[in-house]
Amino acid sequence: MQFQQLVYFVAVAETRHFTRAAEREHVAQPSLSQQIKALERELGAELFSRARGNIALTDAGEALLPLARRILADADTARLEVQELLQLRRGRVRLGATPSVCTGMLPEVLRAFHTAHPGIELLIEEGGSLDLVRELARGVLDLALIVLPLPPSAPPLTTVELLTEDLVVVSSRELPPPGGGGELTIADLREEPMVMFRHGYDLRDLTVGACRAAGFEPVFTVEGGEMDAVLGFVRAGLGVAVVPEMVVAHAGPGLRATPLTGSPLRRTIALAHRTDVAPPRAARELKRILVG
Amino acid sequence: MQFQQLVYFVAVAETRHFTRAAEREHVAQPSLSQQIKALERELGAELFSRARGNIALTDAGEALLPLARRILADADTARLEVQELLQLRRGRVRLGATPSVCTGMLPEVLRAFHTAHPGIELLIEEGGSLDLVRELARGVLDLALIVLPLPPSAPPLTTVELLTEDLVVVSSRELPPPGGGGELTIADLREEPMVMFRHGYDLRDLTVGACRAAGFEPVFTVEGGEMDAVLGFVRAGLGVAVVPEMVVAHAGPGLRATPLTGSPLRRTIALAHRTDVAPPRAARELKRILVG
DNA sequence: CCCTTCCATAGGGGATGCCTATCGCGATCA
DNA sequence: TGATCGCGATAGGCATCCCCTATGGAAGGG
Repeated sequence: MQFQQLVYFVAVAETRHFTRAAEREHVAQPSLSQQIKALERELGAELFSRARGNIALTDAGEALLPLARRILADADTARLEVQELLQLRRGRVRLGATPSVCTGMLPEVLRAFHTAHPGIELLIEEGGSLDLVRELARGVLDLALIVLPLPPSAPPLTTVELLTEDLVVVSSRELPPPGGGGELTIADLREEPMVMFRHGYDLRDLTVGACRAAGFEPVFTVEGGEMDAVLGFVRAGLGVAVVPEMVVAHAGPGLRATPLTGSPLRRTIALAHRTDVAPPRAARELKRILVG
Repeated sequence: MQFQQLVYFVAVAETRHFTRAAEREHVAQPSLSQQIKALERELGAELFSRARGNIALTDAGEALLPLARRILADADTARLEVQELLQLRRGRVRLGATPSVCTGMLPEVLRAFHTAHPGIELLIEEGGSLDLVRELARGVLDLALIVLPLPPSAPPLTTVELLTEDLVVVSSRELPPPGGGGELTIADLREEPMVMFRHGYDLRDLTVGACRAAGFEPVFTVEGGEMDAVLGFVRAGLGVAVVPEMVVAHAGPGLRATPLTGSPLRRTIALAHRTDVAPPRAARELKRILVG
């Protein structure tokens, strides 16, 4: 059974005429006759009763017609759906991002993407960089905005560096600035009780690692919150925190950002996806917007 | 798009493995690879992400898979349905028959046919021979048991003579036999008031024609009924009627059948179908049982 | 570092689809 | 009744396609 044969069969069934069906399908009449005959041979039954001037479906033809129509319609649908995916009229991107990116650069980028491709569904997964890498590997995410460097346990990922953020110490404007108002180094944080993110945030590992490298263990007054909660605790004067500079700009009043001098803390945000599977078309387009 | 390509596509999607899919489809691996590639070329999109040891569907592949499955299932269904028609496991016969045949030979034949092919729907159209011929021509009936000879207006029909019935004069046992108990000829009916069928019954034309040939116009006490009604009127003594011998045997008590001597009236029952269109398989089978 | 696994590519041979030309058969009409 | 027309079937040639075997090439595993 061939698609072409079904097309010809439906054409003859609808025109009740071999010659006119051949014209409609832009094919020579003998070709069409042959294909109908081949189909009849394969099915083992005549499909048309060829009475002179009155081509009619046999019962086998009647049985085949609705199925043939549905098969051809499904084939058209398949072609159409794939085209819509290609043309980004439909589709889905599952994007992971760290909280700071979500509140920082992402809204504007997603707005631009959605305007360009309103048919594409955008699913954002907010989480710590390590979680996101794991979810990329599991195939739950198409793309993720993660923090470099990748952990050693990371699967083969293709990464593109997007930006490097300086980390600053954020504190409440209600309290005196940390370090007494002068320059601030990591070592100065030894004296400052801190508000710390939950496990999974790369900022936690980064900060704790920097403190230990400076020779002390940081002291937490509160720990375990997400980004917004941590900033709220800082604003309430529970302690200081180390966050990306970009976050403070969006965090509203009541907070003070103090840069770190000496060996500045920074982190690099990169766009990552699995190396072994090409991301879907829509994800590639989002990557193009993010990187370009 | 080819059925074969969809088969291969589904096989790869299910095995996640080109080589094993090729084995499953009993085809060389390069052939399968080529067909998948051809399908991808036609659709303009990759269907699989060919990561080493981890073949996965792309989004285009995901979109295609359910449609491909349905298309292949429909194709199987089409083949199956046609086979069931061929094997008489399903189907329909629209059979026309005159009332006398319906009450006479038909029940036994239909019982045998239904036992042999319980999946075949039997639609019986009871009517006068002329009506049946018209309905054959219109394609409303597949087969009909009609009375020969065919009228001149008949379309091209293929007929097979089944049996020749003698016509008898039926009368009420409550009354003296027509013709005074001796032999009975058509001419004797000149004195007998008759009960006559409605127009359309070939028996009407046959009887009236015979009377006229004998030189008189028959007199009707009642006219217009179907077979059962006519027999009822005769039983009630309203007159005599000319009916097939076979009918009297099934008509119950109270009736007397008197054969016609001299030039006996008879009629020939034949099975007819259109010459220009082959009857459906199930109808041909019923014909085989009727004729054989 | 070699070997295995697995998909892609190359090239040849048989099958298949489409073409033009022609036949056969009813129907129509003079 | 014979010529013509309409329409589907058949015949034969040509291009294409599909499948085959052989081989390439890249990614893991021992």
